[in-house]
Amino acid sequence: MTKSKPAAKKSRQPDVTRRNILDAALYEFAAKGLAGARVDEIAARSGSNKRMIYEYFGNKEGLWLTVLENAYARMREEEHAIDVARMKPEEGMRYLMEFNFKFCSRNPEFIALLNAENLHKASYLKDSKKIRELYTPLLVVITDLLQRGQKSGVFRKNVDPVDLYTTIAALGFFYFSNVHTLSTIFGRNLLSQKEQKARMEHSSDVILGYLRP
Amino acid sequence: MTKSKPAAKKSRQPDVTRRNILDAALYEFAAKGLAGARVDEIAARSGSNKRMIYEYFGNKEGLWLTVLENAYARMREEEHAIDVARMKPEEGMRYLMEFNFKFCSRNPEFIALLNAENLHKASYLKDSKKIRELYTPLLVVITDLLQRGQKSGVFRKNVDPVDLYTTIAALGFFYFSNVHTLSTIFGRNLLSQKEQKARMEHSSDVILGYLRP
Amino acid sequence: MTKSKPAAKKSRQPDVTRRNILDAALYEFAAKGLAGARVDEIAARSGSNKRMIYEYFGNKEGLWLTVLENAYARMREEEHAIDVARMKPEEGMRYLMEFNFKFCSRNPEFIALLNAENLHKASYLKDSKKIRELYTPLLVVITDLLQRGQKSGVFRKNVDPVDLYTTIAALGFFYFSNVHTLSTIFGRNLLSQKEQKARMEHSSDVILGYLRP
Amino acid sequence: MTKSKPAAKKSRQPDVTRRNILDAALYEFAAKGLAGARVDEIAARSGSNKRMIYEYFGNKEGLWLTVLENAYARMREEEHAIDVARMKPEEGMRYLMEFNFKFCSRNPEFIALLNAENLHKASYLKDSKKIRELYTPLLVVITDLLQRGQKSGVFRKNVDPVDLYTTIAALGFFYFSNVHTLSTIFGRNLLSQKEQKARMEHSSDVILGYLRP
DNA sequence: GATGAATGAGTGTTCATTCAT
DNA sequence: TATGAATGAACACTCATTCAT
Repeated sequence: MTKSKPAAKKSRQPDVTRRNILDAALYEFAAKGLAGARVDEIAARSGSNKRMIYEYFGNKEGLWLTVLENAYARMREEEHAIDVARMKPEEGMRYLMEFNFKFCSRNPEFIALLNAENLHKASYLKDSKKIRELYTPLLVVITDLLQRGQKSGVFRKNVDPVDLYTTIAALGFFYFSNVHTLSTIFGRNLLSQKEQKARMEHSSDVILGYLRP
Repeated sequence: MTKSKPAAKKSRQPDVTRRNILDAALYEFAAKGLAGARVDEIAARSGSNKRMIYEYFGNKEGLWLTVLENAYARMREEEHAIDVARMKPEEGMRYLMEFNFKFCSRNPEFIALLNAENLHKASYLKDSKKIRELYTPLLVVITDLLQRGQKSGVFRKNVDPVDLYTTIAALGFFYFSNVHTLSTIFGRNLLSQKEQKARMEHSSDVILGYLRP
Repeated sequence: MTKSKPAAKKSRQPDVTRRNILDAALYEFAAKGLAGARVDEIAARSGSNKRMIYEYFGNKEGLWLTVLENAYARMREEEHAIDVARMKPEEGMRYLMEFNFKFCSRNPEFIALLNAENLHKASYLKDSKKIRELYTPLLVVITDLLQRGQKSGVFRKNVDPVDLYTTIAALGFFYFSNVHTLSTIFGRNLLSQKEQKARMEHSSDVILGYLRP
Repeated sequence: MTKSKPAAKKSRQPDVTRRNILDAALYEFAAKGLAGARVDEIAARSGSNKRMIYEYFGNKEGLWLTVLENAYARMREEEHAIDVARMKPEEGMRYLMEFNFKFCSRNPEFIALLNAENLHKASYLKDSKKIRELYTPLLVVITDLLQRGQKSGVFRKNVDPVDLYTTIAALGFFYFSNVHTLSTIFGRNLLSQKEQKARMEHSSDVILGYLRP
C-alpha cells in the first residue's frame, strides 16, 4: 500500500477534455500511425492525462477508431456544406473533384490516417457502424449529377457512380498520399502552391475528359 | 573412439542468410509498418537470428531502407522487361497503365511499404542514393510515347510526362492502397477478380480519354 | 409554472450507505484479498461511490480493518446465541466443535479474510482494540466445560483451554480454508454435503477422543 | 526509434538465472500473495531482470504456478527422505505428524503460498499436471501404517487415510497458518520455541488419542 | 559466421486517492 | 451528503539492441 497521495486541479469539463484528447490523438496518430503513436505523448499534448484516455476511449485502439470515424465524418460534413444538387452537372462534378483535392491538401492527417488504416486492412473501420451510412448521400449526389449530365448530353453514358467517385478520390488522394516519395523521386517539391494548382487542373481535365460523350 | 566432429552450426551462406532476412522483413514490414514490425518476428521468420540482422543491416531502420529500395528496384525491373519503345503510342500507354495496375495487384507489400514510408514523410527514402536514377528511364519512355503519339495525331498536346505518370500511378496504386477502406465503405469486395478487371478497364479508359486530342 | 423541486440526489442515509459499502467490501476482499481488491469495484457494488468510502473509512486499509473486525464480531455473536454454560460437558464441547465447523462452511468469506490477514502477519488486526475482548467470554465457557467434565469424570485432566480451542478451530477452519487445494490434490469434491457431514463427525470424534480420560 | 543503446554483462547460465528468479519469487509471493507481489521486486531481488522472468515463465501467473509446484514438491521430497514403511505404526504416525508440524514451522512461505492459492480457489493448481501424483505415495504409506496398526491392535478400525491425513495436516498447518491472528487474539507469542513444542506434543496426543482402539 | 541469454528503457494500462460541483 | 471527473504514481509486460560463447 505504498501508494501516492496526489493533488488534483483541473477543468471538470468532460466534453472539453474529450475533445482535447481527440485533437492530440489525431495529431499523434497521423504523424506516427497506430503502432508508432505513444499514449503518453497524446496525454501530454492533450493537457489531460492517460487515465482520461482510458476512461473515455477504453484503450488505444478505441481511441484510434474514434479518431478515424471523426475524420471521415468531418470530410463528409464539409463536402455537404454546398448544395451540389443545384449545380449544373459539369460544374458540380468539378466542384466534387476540387473539393476532394483541396480537402486532402488541407488535411494531411486524414490521408495519413486512411493509409494507416489500410495497413491494418481496415480492421478497425470494419467494426464501425457509422461509416457506411456516411457515404450513401454522396453516391446519391453523384448519381444525380451523372443522370442530369447524360440527359443534357454533356456526359457519356454507362458510368458507374462508385467507379467515378473512386477515380475522383484517386486523383486527389494519391497525389497527397504519395507526395513525399514522389517529390523525392522526381526531385520536385510537389507541395508547392504552383504544383498543386497545376495538379488540380490536370485532375479536373482528366475527370471531365473521361466524362465527355 | 572416433573423434567427434564439431557440430556444424548452420548454413554459413551469408547471401542466403541475407536474402532470407530481407524476405522476412518485407513480409513483416508490409504487414505492420516500421513501428509495428518486430525484430524478433523477422529473425524467427527468416530462420536466422537477431544478431545477423544487426550484422548485415546495422539496425531496424537500416533494414527498412534496404527493403524499401529493393521493392522499388524490383518494380522498375519488371516494368522494363518489355520494350515499350517499340510499341505504338496508344498500345504503349495502355501497357504502362496495365502493368502498373497489375503490379500493384500482385504486390500488396509494395503498396504497404510505400504508404508507410509516406507516413514518415519519405525520410528514409530521402537518404537513398539509388532511387532517383531508377525513374529516369521511365520518364524517357513516357516522353517518347507522348511525342510519337502527338506527331501521329492520336494524343493531345501539352501533356507533362510527370503529370501523366502520376495519374497512371494514381489510378492503379490508389485502388489497391485504399482497397480495404473502400470495400468497407461501399460494401463491395473490390479485390474480387471481376471488380479488378472492371477497374483496370475503367482506368485505361480514363487515361486514353484524357489523351485524346 | 410549478417551481421545480431540486432533483433529490440519492439516499441520504449514512447508515445504509455505510452498511452497503461494508457488504460490498466483504465480498470483494474475500474474493481477492486486500491487494487484489479494487476500490472501484467495491464502490460500484455498493451502489454508492468512492468518495463515500474515503469519507467513512479513510482509505482502503481502514476499510479492510473494519470489515475484518465485523467478521470476527459476527462469529462470536452467533456462537453466543446458545447458552453453552447450561449444556452437559460433552454436549457443549460437541456444540462448539460443530458450530465452528458449520460457521466456516456457511461463511467462506470469513475464512478468506483471516487467511489474507495472516498473510499480512495480522498487522491490521494488531491495531484493533476490539478483538481481544471478543474472545475472553469464549475462553471462560471452555474452561467451565473442561472443569465440569473433569469433575464428572468424562474428560481427562490437564487440558489447556487455548490449546483445545485452537484444535477445535483447526479441525473446522483448516478443512474449509484448504478445501480447494485438498480437493484438487485428492481428486474429491470436499465441498459436497456428504463429505462435509463425514468430516464434521470425524472432527467431533477427534476432539472427544482426545478428551477421553 | 528513440530506443536505448544498453550494455550487457551477466552470467549466461540459464539454470542459475532461473533458480534465482524462483527463489526471489517464492520470497515475494509468500510475503504479499499473487496480487500484492511486484514483478519489479522479484526481478531486482533475483539479481536478474524482468525480461528473463517473462522469458522463462511467460507471465506473473506462470511464475506463480511454478513456485507453487516447487513448494509442494519440496515438501514431499523431504517427507520421503525417511523410510516410514520400516517404522512401527505408532512411531510412523508420530513421525508424519511431527514432520508435518516442523515443516510448517520451518517453511512459513509454504503456508502463505497455499493460503493464497486457496484464495484463488486453487485455480492455478487445478491446471497443474504434476500435483496429484505427488500425493499418491503418501497415501500408500498412511494406508500401510493404518493396516499394520490395526493388525497389531494399536489402532482402531475404519479410519479413512485421507481423513486422517487431513487431520494431521490441519493440526500442523492451521497453527502456523493462523499464528499471527491467534497470537494477537490470545495475547501469547505462539511462535516461541516453548509454545511450538507444547503444541506439537498436544497435536501428537490428539492424533494418537484418536487412533486408540 | 552464428546463437541464445541478457539488458534497461520504455509502453499500454490500472489504481488508490482527491477535488470541484 | 453525494457524485463523477481528474490525477500521478505504479504496474505487468515488451522491445530494440548487445554480449559471451
